[in-house]
Amino acid sequence: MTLAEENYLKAIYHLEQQFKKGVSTNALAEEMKTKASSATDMIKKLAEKNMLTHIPYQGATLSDAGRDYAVKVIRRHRLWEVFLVEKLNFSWDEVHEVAEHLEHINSDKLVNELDAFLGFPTYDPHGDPIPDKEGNFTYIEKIVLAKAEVGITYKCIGVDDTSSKFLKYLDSNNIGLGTIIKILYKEPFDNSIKLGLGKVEIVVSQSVAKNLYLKKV
Amino acid sequence: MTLAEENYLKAIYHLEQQFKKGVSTNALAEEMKTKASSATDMIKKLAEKNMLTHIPYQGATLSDAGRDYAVKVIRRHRLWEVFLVEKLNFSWDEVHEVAEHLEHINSDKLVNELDAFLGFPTYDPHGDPIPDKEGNFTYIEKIVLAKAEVGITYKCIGVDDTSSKFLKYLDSNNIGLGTIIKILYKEPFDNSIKLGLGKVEIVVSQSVAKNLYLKKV
DNA sequence: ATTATAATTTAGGCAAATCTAAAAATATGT
DNA sequence: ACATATTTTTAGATTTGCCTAAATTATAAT
Repeated sequence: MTLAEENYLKAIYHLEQQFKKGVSTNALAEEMKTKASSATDMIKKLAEKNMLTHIPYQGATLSDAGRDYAVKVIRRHRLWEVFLVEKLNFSWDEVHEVAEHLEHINSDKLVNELDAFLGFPTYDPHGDPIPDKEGNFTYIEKIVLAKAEVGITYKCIGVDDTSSKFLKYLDSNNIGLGTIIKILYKEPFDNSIKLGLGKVEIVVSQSVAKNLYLKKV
Repeated sequence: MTLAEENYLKAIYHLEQQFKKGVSTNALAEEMKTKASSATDMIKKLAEKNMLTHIPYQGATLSDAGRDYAVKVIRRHRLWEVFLVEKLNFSWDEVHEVAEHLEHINSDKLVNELDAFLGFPTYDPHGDPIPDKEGNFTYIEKIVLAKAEVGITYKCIGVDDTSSKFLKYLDSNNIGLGTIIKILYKEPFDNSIKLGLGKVEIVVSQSVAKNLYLKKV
C-alpha cells in the first residue's frame, strides 16, 4: 500500500462511518481535497487490490481487507497522537499534521511497542477510540452539544472538527477532554447555548455546539 | 525536499565524509542501490536547488545548505534510533529500517521535543554522534579494531557495517557499545585477532575487525 | 599519441498520482 | 417523458523518480 492509497482508504472509511452507505466519487474527492477524476482512478486501483468493491456510477464500499487496513492506519494515527500529547508536549491542535505522517510508517513492532509504552491507551487526545492490535475498539455513543438537554451535566469526550482554529478556541475557553459542562440555557433565536464550566458561564454559537461531543455523567 | 532528495543528500554527505572528496556518480549510484543515470538525474535536480555544485564528468560537492540539510536528516535518524532502543525495546540491529522512515518527518517541534524527551543524547545506539539543534556535533576519533595494538585495552564505541547480520553476530558474542576489549594477539596468517572480553577470550576474523570501532580507555 | 576501457551523460520510456476538458451516465423538474 | 443539470468516467497531459540503451567524455595502456 502506498501513502496515497492509505490516505484514500482512511477517507473512505470515515465517509462510510459518517453516512452509513457507499461512498460517492464526489464525496471522496472533496474529503481528499482533490478532483473527482483522481478519486475515480484511485477507486479503480483499490478495487483491483480487493480493498473495496465499486459499481460505476454508484458508490464504493470497503471490503473486509480494506476496512481492516483502514483501521490499522487509524490505530497508528491515534497512538502517535497520544505519544505527541503525553510525551512530547504537543497541544491537541498541533498533533494532527505530524500524526498524518507518522501513521504511514508500517512496522508492527513499532506500533505495538508504542502501544505498550503508552500503557495501551483506549482514547486519543480528541476522544476518539484507539483500535487494539486486533482492530477492535468500542465506540462510545457521543451526544453532540447542539442536542444536549438543558439542566443536564455532561463530560466533554471529543470533537468533530479537528482544525487548529477550533481546538485553539476550545483551549482559550478552557474546554478540553474531560471538562464537565452543564447546559444552562438554549437560545432559540440563534441556537446559541449557555454553558456552565465550574463557576464560569460562557455562551457558545451553534457552530461550536455542532462540533463538540459529550456524554452524560 | 522530497523523500528521494533527502536520501540522496544523506548518501552524498556520507560519501563526502568517507572519501574526503567530490562524490562520483557511480559511487552515489552504488550507495543508493540504483543506476548511474538515476544518480545523474538527481544530482542535476539537487544542483538546481543549490544543495550541491556539480561539474559534469567530475564530482558533486554539497553546498552549505546541502550539508546543513543532510545533517538535519542525520540528526532526526539518530534521535529516532535512540528512541527505538531506549523506549520501545528495539535491539540495535532492528532500528535502522524504521529510523529510515521516521527521519523524513520534517517537524522542528517534533524533533526538538523528542531530543528533550530523550535527555539530549549525544550518541546513537551505534556510537555515532547526534548533531544538536544547530547541527553541531563532536566527532570522536575512532580506531578500527583491525589497527588496534596488542596489549592495549579499548572500549567499543561504534560499528561501520550496520547490517542486521553483523549486529546480531556482535550481540551473540556479547559485544555492544561500551564493551571493554583487550587485544591479546594478532594472527599474521589470516589477520584474525584474539580478544579478551572480561574473562572470555574470542577470536574474530578480519572482516569483523574492519567493522568495529574502538577508542582507548 | 592513439586506442581501449571505464565513467558519465543523454535520450526515450514507464508507473504513480495528479490535473483539465470532454464525454457518458444518472437524476431531477415540470 | 423529456430536457436539463449533476455526477461520474474517460482521454490525454504533467511531474517525479526510476529504468535501458546509446552516445559522449575521461582515463589508462601500449
